[in-house]
Amino acid sequence: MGKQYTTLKDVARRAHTSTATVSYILNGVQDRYVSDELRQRVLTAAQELNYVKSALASGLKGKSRGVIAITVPQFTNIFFSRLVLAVEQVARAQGYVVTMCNTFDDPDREREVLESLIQQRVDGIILIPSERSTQNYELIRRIGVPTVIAERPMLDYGYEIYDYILIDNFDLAYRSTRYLIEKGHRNIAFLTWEARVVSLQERLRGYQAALQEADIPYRPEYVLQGPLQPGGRMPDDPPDARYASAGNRCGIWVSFLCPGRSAGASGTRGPHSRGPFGFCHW
Amino acid sequence: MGKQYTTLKDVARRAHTSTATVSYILNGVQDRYVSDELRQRVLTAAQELNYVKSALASGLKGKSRGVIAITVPQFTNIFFSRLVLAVEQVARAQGYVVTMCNTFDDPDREREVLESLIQQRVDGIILIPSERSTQNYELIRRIGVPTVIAERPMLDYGYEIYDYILIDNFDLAYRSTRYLIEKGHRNIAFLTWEARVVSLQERLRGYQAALQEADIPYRPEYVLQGPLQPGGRMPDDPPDARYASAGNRCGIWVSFLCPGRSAGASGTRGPHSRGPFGFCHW
DNA sequence: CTGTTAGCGCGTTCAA
DNA sequence: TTGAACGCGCTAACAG
Repeated sequence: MGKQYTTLKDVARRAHTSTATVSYILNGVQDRYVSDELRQRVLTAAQELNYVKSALASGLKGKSRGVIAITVPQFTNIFFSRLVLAVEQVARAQGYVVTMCNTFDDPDREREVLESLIQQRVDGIILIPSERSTQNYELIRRIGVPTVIAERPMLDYGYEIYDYILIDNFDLAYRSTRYLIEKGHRNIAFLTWEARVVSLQERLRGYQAALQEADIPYRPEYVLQGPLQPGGRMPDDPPDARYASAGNRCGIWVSFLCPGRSAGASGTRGPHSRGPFGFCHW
Repeated sequence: MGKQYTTLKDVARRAHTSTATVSYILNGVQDRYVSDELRQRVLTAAQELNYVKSALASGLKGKSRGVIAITVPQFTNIFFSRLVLAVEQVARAQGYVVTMCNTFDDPDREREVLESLIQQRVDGIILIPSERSTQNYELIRRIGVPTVIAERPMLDYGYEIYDYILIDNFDLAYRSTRYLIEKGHRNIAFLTWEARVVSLQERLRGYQAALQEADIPYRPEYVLQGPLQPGGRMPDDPPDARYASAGNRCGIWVSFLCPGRSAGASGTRGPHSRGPFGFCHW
């Protein structure tokens, strides 16, 4: 329909009082005494007119907008969905709304997104950088929007400049691999995804480090690049070996082979993990 | 950080002109002549000050906010992720930002979400109703925010009141089942999910209708409720039959059994389908 | 102590 | 080209 929104003034008029009083009442301002009768009149009027205060007008006066944005490189990747979900829950508990935007891992797209978010004057941005993005972050820095970089490092900046939340991918892969080695495995596969993703490279390094430390030779054939399908094979597999499907969302699955038996698999441990080695972090 | 945002006034001051002129220039208003020299001065000033116009202030004056909201009942369900992704792409192409909010299929949560969206004065809402939500939509109707109900019907309202985008679940399941029957199958499984979801009930009805029409008795044991795991079994399965994993996101997979062989599976056809029967609409 | 007036913030737009 | 009013909620300051 698009009727006009009811304004404070409308409510004041109907309650035969001033906008100031209405504002005080509706915002429950303390140390401001209003007669019960008037308060009631105002509340009723607001109700009847379906008054909903505009966050726009509030925001103008330097008040927080109550909006946090998060930019995501891959919308339909469940890893990011979960991350966003977690963000949204915390934000909502604090009274914030979350806007999320997909950047498609495309720096140009990302810049567009950031610009529109700044136009919207969001209170803060949680930014999961697209791969190989570079100067986009100059923008947010010049403007000064509070921003946290999450999940992926930014290649061209030192860690001093921005606030980060990252996982130590190297260490996790290292420890995961070590765990398997300590269990007595020596044929350890590394299931991965696109090589250009920095966090995956880190994990590969961790994997290699653990192997080297145990004097297990690094065998490139054991590094399998996704998207992995069910039925994919490891080099020495017995014909009936079978892997869990990682779909197109495999990151690190440090798999171990027991020759002659089916393969098991285990992921890395991380903040989104469900118990040790039970989670695939892709 | 949080330096103040640069305002129109700042730009005007630096360019030694008025805010009006700056506004006109920056918005590229036609039929308004400005000397090239002044225009250049303004553009430069805006650049130097990192001016980004506030959508808030623009919005106050009745201008569109450039924000569309979509409420989603399940954030991490890839079906909805894809839907949101599609919405986001179209919206962005039109210059809109998309805000998405998770309602957790919880009517109370949904109401909170809707209220905050209205506060934010979003231009429009795409609403995927939570299951069993009822009076929440009175709100948006009273207020008059342009709204489209998507993907799920609202139980307590006739279709006349709101604008809908729905899939004909009955027909799709009916046709899918028929297709399998015409291929000569008679043992047709129906893999489904929570029974209270209306669209799944509709699909079950379509499935039953097709069976009945072909004089195939309806066998409740063939209706499998998810979450389905790989290795789940159909009643008459040979021991080596194997199903595709539907994870926790199975809706309708009309599976067919070829006794003595592994089972195949096919989904329903819908707007998000990738070709006939190639898509699982859960 | 209770309620009102008035002006701010910022981009838009009419009138001059 | 520009001054100034406007839209809407907030709030300091003032009046009753």
